[in-house]
Amino acid sequence: MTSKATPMFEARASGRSSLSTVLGLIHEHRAITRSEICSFTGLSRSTVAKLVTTLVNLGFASDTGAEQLDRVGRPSLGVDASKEVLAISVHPEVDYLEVKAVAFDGTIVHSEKLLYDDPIGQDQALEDMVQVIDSLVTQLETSDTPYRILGIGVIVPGQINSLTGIVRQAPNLQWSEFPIRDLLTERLSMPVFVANDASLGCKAEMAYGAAKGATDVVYMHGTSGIGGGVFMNGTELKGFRGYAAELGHMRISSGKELDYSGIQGTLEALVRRDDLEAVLGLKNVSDEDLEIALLNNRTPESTALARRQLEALGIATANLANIFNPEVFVLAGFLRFLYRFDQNYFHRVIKKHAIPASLEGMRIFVNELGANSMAIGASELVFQEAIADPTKFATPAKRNP
Amino acid sequence: MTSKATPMFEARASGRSSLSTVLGLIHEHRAITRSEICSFTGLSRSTVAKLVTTLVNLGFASDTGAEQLDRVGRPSLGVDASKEVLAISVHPEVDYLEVKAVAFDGTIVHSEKLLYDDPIGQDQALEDMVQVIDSLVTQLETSDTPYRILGIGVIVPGQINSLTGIVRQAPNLQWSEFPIRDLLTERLSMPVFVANDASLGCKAEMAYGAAKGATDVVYMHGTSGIGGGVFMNGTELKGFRGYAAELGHMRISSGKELDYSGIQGTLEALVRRDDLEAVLGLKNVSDEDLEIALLNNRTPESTALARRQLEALGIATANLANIFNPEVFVLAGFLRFLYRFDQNYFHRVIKKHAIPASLEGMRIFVNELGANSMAIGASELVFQEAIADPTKFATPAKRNP
DNA sequence: TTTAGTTTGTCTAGGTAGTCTACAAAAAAG
DNA sequence: CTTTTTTGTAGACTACCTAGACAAACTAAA
Repeated sequence: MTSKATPMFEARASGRSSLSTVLGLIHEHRAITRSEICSFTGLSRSTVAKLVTTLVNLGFASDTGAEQLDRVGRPSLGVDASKEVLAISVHPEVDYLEVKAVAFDGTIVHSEKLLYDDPIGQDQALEDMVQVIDSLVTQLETSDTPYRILGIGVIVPGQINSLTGIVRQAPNLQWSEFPIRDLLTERLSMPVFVANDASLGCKAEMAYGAAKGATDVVYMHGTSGIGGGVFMNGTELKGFRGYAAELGHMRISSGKELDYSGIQGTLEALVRRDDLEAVLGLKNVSDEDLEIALLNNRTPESTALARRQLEALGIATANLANIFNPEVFVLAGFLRFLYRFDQNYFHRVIKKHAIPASLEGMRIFVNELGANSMAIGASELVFQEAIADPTKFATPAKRNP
Repeated sequence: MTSKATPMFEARASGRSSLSTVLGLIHEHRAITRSEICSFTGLSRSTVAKLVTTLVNLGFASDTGAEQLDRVGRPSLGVDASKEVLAISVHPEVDYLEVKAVAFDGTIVHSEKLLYDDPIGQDQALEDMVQVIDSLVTQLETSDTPYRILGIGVIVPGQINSLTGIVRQAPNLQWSEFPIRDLLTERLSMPVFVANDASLGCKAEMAYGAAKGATDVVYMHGTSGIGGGVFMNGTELKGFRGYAAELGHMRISSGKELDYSGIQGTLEALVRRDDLEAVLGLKNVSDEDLEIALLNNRTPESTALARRQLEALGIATANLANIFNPEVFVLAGFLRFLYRFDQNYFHRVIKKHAIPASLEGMRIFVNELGANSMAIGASELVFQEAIADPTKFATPAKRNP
């Protein structure tokens, strides 16, 4: 314990710098006035002026003229989030690869989807990702708008070690021990960030969707399995290695049903999209079609099944309410319309199994953001990094002066 | 959204000031050298010198001479945490009221226990607390050592709203909707902080016990019920209203056993201290006696029961491992010797019910801190507040000059 | 014993990031 | 056209920290 070690933590300017705070506000609001920044941050007008000009110089924001009328006093100058600063989101799934480009002001600049007939392995997936991103990058960089790509956000439907960026296990994709972050960083020579799909969905819903403004959120996402994302006090629950929030594997029953990991009586074993499809005589239909079928063609069998699933989901939700005491609970994927099938019943189950105090003030929502939710979450992954240290992501030399 | 609102967050000096950081280090290490502070914080020697002298002037630390020899170079000056700065911990339970005084360097300066024959109500408990603390305060303030009491930390075995300081429900004590923080603050005219017992036990174990150095910790404490404390990424899991970490009420079985809240198949309903006492033919014995009896007088019945309880505890632990991916899992109270009864079996159950990734690197410990653990946690509650803003807790006018 | 090397304390100058004050500018209201 | 309100801007100032020079206190080797 002698001298000259690397400091355990940054003592000075610990937490965020003011530059970060202001850039974060601009990003969150997309458009904001200088005086609003003053009141939000408590910074003085002089400081805000200085910070905004440096952010404009760094290319993250643009100064707009004085807007908003009908109020006494000199109108405040506006600041807009840049439309030219981009993050690229990549979403590999069993039967497709989706790539989008999201601007710093939240607009989706580009979107493409590569469909697969047969599942491809992780090596082929890497090749495809590299190729699609590479061509997208050149396309964007040679366009009329002087786009600036800050990095890549990868949406992975599986467990990710947040420190190493290695995909530990992605059952759908049949990936395992796949060091995707480092491989992509090397091939693309660009900052790459990787996160779990449900965690990104939660992040997006908190930033711009159903859980906007909430700090304590539990999010559950039903696709084939059930993924979870949890944010407590505004920060993501990652755990020691980053595998936290595996909510689907919670055991809630003594039953012998197995989930895909071979564990008995878990939420994932009891609440299954396949079973819902089967009881309706469907197979491999889209969420939209399944929702319509479930909600409109109610049979005794489908009702019984949906109720059984809702009971399991309700018990899990009650457990999570006791464990996390969240402000908002978000249901996404097929859980969204399972909930809508009979939300009163769902609420009754929760009430039966949770401590009253845990439920006080807790609100349950379905996800609001649609198809772009995860892409927005992935872009946040990149943008938050830039916001944390704006000077590090300064504009490179302008091309074609 | 017009101007002059109170700022959403402090933009400047966001996070901790360096003064806090250094004071935190001194408190954590009890004794530390200036050069160690430099290497831990990354601050320059000049800055550390200034900060330490202000902390000494504020009365939180004392300068000691150069110590430690047998190393090359000029020996660094030592700094000791004050032995005169105190926090008082108060622990009301069914049959006793325990009050301790903990110094800033961790030593227990005073300890007393008031025993009750019959459970007293919340109003009488308040009176007793006020009286005991008042006389302790005058006793300490008239002693030879110039003690300085920073505040009171109350250990409550029940649910607490962390914002309002109201005890929502404390089933053992039969308290409910008891605004203990404000009542005590008013009567004692001193800062009062209130927290759940298990949360404080966890805090203490993380600071100085089994979970020292870990940032992601799940703690379970078995008394009559089962309480929980969770810290993720170094900060406490509080949830929206502060009721989070009610781990005992997690439903893990379809059985019909009821816990004391009338909920079926929960951990608390399946793992009961009463049942362990009963199977050994005991009643109302101390933890020490129960531990000896359980571990040394193994009968087929007690083994079967302990195994059943260990299975339930293991399933709950597996769930919590999947949910939190903790680094350290701490078992306290009677769970400590339930675990010791057959820890191999416990590990097997966990392995069966958790995802392998969640368990990687996870360590399971029993609590290390003994009878003083919660008092230390309660003192941390007070001290952390002082550490966050040392100037606010400056020495008042010295008495008897 | 002397000398060199190492590590720390202290002092001074300087930088950075913010504040505070004064004043000008731009709007609404009279 | 003046007053009131609110904002932008510029300059002086402050708190907090760093960097570098130098002295002090130790070990180790000559």
